[in-house]
Amino acid sequence: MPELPEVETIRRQLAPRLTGALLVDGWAFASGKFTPALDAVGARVDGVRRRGKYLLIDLDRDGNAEELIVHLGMTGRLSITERWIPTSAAAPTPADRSSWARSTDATDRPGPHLRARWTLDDGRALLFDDVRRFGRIAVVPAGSHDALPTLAALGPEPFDDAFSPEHLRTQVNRSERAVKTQLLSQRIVAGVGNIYADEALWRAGVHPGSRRITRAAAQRLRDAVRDVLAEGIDHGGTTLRNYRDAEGGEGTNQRYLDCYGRAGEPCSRCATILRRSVIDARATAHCPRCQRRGG
DNA sequence: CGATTTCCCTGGCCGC
DNA sequence: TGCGGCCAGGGAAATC
Repeated sequence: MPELPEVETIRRQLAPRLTGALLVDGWAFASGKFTPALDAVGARVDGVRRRGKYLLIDLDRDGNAEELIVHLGMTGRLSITERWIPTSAAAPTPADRSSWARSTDATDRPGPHLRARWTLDDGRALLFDDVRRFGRIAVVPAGSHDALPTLAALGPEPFDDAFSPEHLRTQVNRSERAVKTQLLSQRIVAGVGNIYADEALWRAGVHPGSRRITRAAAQRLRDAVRDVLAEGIDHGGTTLRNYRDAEGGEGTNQRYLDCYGRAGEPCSRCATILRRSVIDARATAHCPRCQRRGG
């Protein structure tokens, strides 16, 4: 479940290794969510950026600026092989797998859920693996995000000045939706998913189901969102089940979670048992003592 | 047009 | 051991 800290970790790993590379070949799993990967072939990588949970790979195609956009969904992973052993020009075949299995370098062996591959001009390859196929790939003219409505309507980056307490308060209060739902909507602030939403609300002492927040609560919540995301980045992301960084490594932020996934356990601040609920079809944990409505 | 609901996906885990 | 049921859940399409 890559959220902003996980995507940012991957971005930092990919940027130096990908920038300047020419995408000379591609392969994609036969699904409209992944076949756009082929549209990137023939372009050169100018840089790797991030917006919210979206990875934006800047491309240059004969002077025209394009973007290769990758959303990792729930289980998406990106990695770079040190070398690619093409035994087939198209889909990975059993012969390919056999070849990878003989390799002594684990990075040369994609998993069984490869969804896209870009071969680089120096023989390496960028691989996109996604067990559950919630991920998505698109190639568009630079800045043209009409085909990705959530990206097109994305709120400010959490560390941008535009993500102010007043912005958060007025946006939350103009809707009747629960504050947690709105944090997850990507429209008020970009990049927050279920893990960091629960963590931020717990830290700020805001009930996840609140429909209205005060100025004081908005100030605390704005700061908490920034803090939990910054700490998540510092810890290389949260690995609970599937998340791995671009080098196959696990993050360590799961060691520092106070709220997410801890329903039934005592609150680390007041020892009250954290409560489980479902908000907008998302599993939610909160402390009934620290997080009061209207807080 | 904004809000709400449905659908997409598979692996791990649990109980019988 | 085998298997049905359930859970994880972000984003886009469909529907209200």
